[in-house]
Amino acid sequence: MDQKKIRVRFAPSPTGPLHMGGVRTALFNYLFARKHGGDFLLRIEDTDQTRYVPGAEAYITESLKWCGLVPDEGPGFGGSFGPYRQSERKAMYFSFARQLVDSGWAYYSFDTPGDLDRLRAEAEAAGEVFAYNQQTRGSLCNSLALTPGETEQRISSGEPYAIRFKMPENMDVTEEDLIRGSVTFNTRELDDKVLFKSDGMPTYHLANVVDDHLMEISHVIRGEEWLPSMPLHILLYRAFGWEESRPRFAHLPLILKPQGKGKLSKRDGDKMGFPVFPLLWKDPESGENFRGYREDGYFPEAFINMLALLGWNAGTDQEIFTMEELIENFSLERVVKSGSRFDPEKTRWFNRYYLQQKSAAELAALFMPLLEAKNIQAAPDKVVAVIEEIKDRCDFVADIWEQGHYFFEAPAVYDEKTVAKRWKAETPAQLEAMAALFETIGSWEAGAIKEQFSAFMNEKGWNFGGVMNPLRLCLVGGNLGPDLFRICELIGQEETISRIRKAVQLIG
RNA sequence: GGUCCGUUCAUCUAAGGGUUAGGAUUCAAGAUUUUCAUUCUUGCCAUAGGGGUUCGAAUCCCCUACGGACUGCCA
Repeated sequence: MDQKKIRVRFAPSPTGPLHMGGVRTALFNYLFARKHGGDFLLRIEDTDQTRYVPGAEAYITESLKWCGLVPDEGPGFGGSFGPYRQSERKAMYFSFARQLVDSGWAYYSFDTPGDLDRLRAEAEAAGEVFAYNQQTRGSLCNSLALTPGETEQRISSGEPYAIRFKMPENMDVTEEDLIRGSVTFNTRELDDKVLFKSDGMPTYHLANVVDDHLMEISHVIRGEEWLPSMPLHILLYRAFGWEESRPRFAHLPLILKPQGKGKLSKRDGDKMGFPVFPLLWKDPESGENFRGYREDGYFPEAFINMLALLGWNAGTDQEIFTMEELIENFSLERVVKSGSRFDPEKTRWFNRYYLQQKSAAELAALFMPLLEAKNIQAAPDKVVAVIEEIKDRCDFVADIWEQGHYFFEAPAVYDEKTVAKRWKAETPAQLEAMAALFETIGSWEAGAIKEQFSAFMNEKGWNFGGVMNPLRLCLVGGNLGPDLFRICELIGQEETISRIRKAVQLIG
């Protein structure tokens, strides 16, 4: 058996921003392609004109680029199997649908959406569920129930119609899913899906199968929500006579909400305080903003690493993977079958890990723009030195400010609890003495400051904690931060003294 | 309702008939830090329930329960 080239596709619909479940699907496709030296394509499934959202496709593309999942082929990425937008392939789908009608695998349906809505409503009122299937098609308005003459007449008179798949009766369709193993459906339970809509566009089912065939896709790796339509797709390949070359299927488990029931949805981010989208998304309709991992300060490598481990593992204790390591280790066999609850805490932990791996200089480059946005001028050397001191208390670049703002500006407020606990009657006098001492120090460097400080303290016989804690309060505004003398050194002699005197004055 | 898929610590997961059921996150405690955080150490915590098969079951089979997806001229 000759080995077909591995070709996989990520086929989102541009109906809104890509959410993290979609990114994970793209990631697994990408890893599978890279692992096997194959191609990763992006195909835009925009066959539903009513749901088209401007900007969604650009969002998808930008998200994939941010994540490092750059397609080998796709709109704007080149490739010889294009076009890669289904709307641009529109002209070819009808003949495929027509081919199925001619071969008896499909039929014309004249029932209007309104007719069907009514039937569904009636069935529901009767406590039943309406399905357009082998039981009901004989009594509905279609080319199976009508005479050939009537059908012909309706078509030539320009009556709109859809083309439906004629689901075979009582046939077992079994497929070896690459993740789930053998899955069997009986066609008796399946309905006659629309393949071609009355608006001249194919449905997902038709377009998907036709395009996967034409684009020579070898493996369809998609979300579990598609599992129920797998038998239809398999039958379509059979109906077209493409069974020999048809792709293999792998259905990925879903990503579930951190708490509560159901799969992760767009709104969960706002409700539970974490992004569900890779990038910030401004909804063009409502103007509403949805937060993104990028804007929330996550590194793409952390985001990808987290996503990769949501439903997959290498079979070892390794949890930190570069993209190269993911490619090397990836296999569909090691994808878990059950849905995974998303864990925002673990995601934060991954980000922390990647941040800690970066040098102070790298972080400084990322942090400088934040300082500039606050109109704070700081020497790059100082920023690097500050980050060196506080990096290990940060999970995000923005935490550098949270954890170290006092290196760049005098505290505006003093933590009340700390004041209550550390500020004693003798404190003002002691601090004033300290300010005076600091004025005499010639070499303003942590070691020297500490030496002078200690000598002075010993001479006075003061309690170290009794002075150091209030001193820290003056400089940082609270009971936190790295080594006190490093803080003194970094903020400078003049500023240190000025902050002491200011605090003494304000706190009293 | 129907069809299909699933079920190991709170969470992500390992263990593919024989392990004290392992790792990570979270949480808790101790050590370090004359502060806070970090770091380190330790700890807590799981095979949904019931039947089989077997010398032996988290692992294989059946039933139940629970969870999920789908059930559109959406994808």
